[in-house]
Amino acid sequence: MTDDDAGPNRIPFVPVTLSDVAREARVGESTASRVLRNQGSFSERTRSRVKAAAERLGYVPNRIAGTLASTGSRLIGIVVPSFANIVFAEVLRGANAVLDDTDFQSVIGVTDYRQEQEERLVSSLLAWRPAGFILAGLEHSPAATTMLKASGARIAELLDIDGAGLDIVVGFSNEAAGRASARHLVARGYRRIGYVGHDLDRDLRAAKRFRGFAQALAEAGLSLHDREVVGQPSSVEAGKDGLARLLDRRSGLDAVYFSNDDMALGGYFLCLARGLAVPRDLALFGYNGLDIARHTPQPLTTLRTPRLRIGEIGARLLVSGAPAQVVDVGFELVEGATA
Amino acid sequence: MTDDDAGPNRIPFVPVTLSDVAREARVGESTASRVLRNQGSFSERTRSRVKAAAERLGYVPNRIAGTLASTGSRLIGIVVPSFANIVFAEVLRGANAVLDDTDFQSVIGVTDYRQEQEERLVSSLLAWRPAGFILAGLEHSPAATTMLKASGARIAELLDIDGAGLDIVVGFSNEAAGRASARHLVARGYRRIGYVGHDLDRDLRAAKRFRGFAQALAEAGLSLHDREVVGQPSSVEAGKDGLARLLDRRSGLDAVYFSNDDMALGGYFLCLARGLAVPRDLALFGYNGLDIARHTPQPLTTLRTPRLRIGEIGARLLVSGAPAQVVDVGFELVEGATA
DNA sequence: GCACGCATTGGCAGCGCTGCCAAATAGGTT
DNA sequence: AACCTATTTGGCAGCGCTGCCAATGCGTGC
Repeated sequence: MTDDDAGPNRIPFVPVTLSDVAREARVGESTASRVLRNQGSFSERTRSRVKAAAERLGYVPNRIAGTLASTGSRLIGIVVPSFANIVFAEVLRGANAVLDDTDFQSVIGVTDYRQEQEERLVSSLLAWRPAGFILAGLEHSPAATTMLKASGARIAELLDIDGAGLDIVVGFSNEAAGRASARHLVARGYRRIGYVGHDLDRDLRAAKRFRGFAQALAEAGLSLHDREVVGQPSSVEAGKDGLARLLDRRSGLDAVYFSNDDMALGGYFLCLARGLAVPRDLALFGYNGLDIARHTPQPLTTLRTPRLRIGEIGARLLVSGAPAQVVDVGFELVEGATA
Repeated sequence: MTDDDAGPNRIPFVPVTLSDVAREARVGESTASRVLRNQGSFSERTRSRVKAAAERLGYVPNRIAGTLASTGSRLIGIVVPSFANIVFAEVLRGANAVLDDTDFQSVIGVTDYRQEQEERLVSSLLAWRPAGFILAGLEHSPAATTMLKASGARIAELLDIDGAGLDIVVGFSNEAAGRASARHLVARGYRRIGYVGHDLDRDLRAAKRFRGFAQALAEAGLSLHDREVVGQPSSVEAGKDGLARLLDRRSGLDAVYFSNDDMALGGYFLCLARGLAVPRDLALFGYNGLDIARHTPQPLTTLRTPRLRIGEIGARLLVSGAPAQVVDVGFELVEGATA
């Protein structure tokens, strides 16, 4: 009388196999297979019989078996640092849009910005024998690099081109992005420039931007007035607190460069709360064109990167068997009202 | 002399199989298999030899073959409307955190809030014979429902409990969330209340919140003063524009309920830009505890839901083989400074 | 010394599908 | 009618692994 012990009531699952379909359609297995994959030749009469039989039985092809039997898989392993960061969300969206139009499927893993986690993910995704990998950035652990190279899978590394790639690389120069930001501030006449950043050990691309930024300042004969780096992931709160500490410590700042728009937004809110006029009292410069930052009372001055396109291009090159290459998609400086 | 015609130079990929490992370790295949899965019994001597052989050869078990040979797969199909929405990103993060500690792997699909896309995804994920599915909400197309039921997979539907679930349901009542929001505004003395919402045909949970909101107003003897529903996905811009239209059309509003925090933030920025004092001139109420909205000069009054926990609980129940059940995780009204 | 139980091991038949090849059929041609 | 080619079809061996079962070895108790 007890039937509530393990899961809901459900009809015992009886899988329908290709041979069931073949029998139902009164054809051989391989014929049924050819029809269902629409490959090779078969008569119209056969086609309709097999299709009808498959329909009638509710046949769902088993990709596991299919992949095992054929040589290459139709899986793409995707490894990103985070879902929450809009950058990766959009890259994923772009990649997915492309993969949706093919018969590739993506298997996704999230590293939380930890390289050892990336390594774990690569090795466990490898167990599915993916045809390709999509990764963020160019920096991977030696073990991960070795595994990737040995896997025979194609690899697309996205969002950064400052360094050596393994195969396909799609992105832009983070160092150049940092330099462009510094040059903008300098051209606008700012001289006492600070930096508020996050966790540069983890976010290596942010570190590259900072390097480029500092370098361009030096080229202009300036140096960073002060910096405040919080040891946590980027967030609005971290930006707010970081700027607060910077302002409390150092006077005379006329502009601040933030490691990204989340941080910059926090800074902007702090200015609003403290009654500082932006950009007269303090100019703010962000990075990455966060949607929200375009609609604040004063749109944020920032640098926008074509994240969606990066995902699209990466995925397309990967599945189309294009040769190894580096694609620089560039970036765009957005002149808002804050710098 | 041409070797740059198809992808990077790479050693021809020679996969290492279990039988290679077995031969190298001078044991039988099944013994090697038992050691590598740490299952069944074997001597310490055998263990170390097999491990060493696997290590030496760089063996990566083939999950495709393993899954085919054993009965059940270790895959979980996850289908969410969007990556960009922080809600789903956090649910995913929670689910992934749990799955990472098991040997389940997730295969993710994104519907873009389109039910027909959900159906396509369910059917193509089914080809991987997943052990479980994680879905957003309770509303699915009839075909998708049929497929899911017939698949034999466990199913977790997240983020909503207003309706009938298929198996495991983890979330909260969106209608109750709407009611709680209305009661708060009424208790605070607001009487001329408006609504600014997005694409309710697509976002069915937002529609449920609106229903609950309107219902609670009615119970208090009030009715909605006016509403503005934009026919697009939620965004800061949509909230800003929506509120602008509402204000330009209707005077005397004292509070506005937004379909979520993105929208509300847009509304807040509009008030800042127009010099409206919040909440004196206009009170604002959001939904979903967007991180950013806690750090605006005035924190947004909103309703927070435990998204991470929802993902965690859903995944945990799914993989632990728990019986079908509904888990109400509730929500929390966050009294900010805007209502 | 022999039977018994337990731990350990290897052989082998599939899992459901695809790829290869040979067989069967169809459609002309002389 | 015999012959040839092109199309269509079915049989069957794997893909790499797991699950089952039988075989082996070893320590115990009588």
